[in-house]
Amino acid sequence: MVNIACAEPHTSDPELLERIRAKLLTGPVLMSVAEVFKLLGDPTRVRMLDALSHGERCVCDLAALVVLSESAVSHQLRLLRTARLVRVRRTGRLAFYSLDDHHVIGLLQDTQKHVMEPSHSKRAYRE
Amino acid sequence: MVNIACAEPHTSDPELLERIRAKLLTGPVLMSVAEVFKLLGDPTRVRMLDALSHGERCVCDLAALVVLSESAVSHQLRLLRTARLVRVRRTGRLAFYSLDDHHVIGLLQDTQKHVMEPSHSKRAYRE
DNA sequence: TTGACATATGAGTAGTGGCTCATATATCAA
DNA sequence: TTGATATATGAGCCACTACTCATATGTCAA
Repeated sequence: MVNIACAEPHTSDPELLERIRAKLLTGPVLMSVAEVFKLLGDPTRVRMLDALSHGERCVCDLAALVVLSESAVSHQLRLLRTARLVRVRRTGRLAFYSLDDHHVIGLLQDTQKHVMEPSHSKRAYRE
Repeated sequence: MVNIACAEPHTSDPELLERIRAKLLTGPVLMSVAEVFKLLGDPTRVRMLDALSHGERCVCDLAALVVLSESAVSHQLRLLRTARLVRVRRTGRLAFYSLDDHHVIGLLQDTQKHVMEPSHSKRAYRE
């Protein structure tokens, strides 16, 4: 057990660090930002949101689209609903889900473009 | 155990679903997109990347900025390095990390703006 | 060389996450 | 009402994750 040094940062100006720290994301905003990204950080949910970008779908069709059980889809929809990324419209026994936050589609498209850039081809996304 | 219905989607035109499915993200691109978001889906890493957006930092200073042990920071840096979101420059016993993928800062800023919009104030980010 | 330091990393652990299964609720048709 | 259907959800399971602790590696100063 070592590593007790560096308590006093030495490499840079402590005041510079203090100025930077003052600018960093903190509190609820930080948590919300991370929360949105966490929801986008799962292939199943990415596929669900991707599917919903083509229009509203009932749970049944959505499950067929992403090839997953309706139960699993329903569980994920609850998370997305709680975070207000999707919304429900109920008619009879059907529940039609649609995007409630179209901003996330922008994020998905941006990142998709970025990930498909040639500079990324050396990267991890091999089969 | 029920829910064996819906195998044949009935609500919509099956051909429509097929056409949509053909457009959905799949395979390595899907996985890479989710991977990037997963890395952004943690408050600690968001803070680290946020800090690095102000310039390169050694592990020691970075740990001081995000108020975390150097070991924890080093572990997280390895993940970010593997995904090529950050890069290292070593001089002597110091390791200076900097952003390797400035695109993620755009994502962070976009999402931060979005999360701070009034339409979001009814949302989850309470203390 | 020796010891202090900066960083990296394996092992271990507590907590989380995404699924399945079973079941509950609600709607519709007969 | 009864049974079939569409969705929602709690419980439980396994995999994963973010940390701590201990240790390893490499650098610098004395």
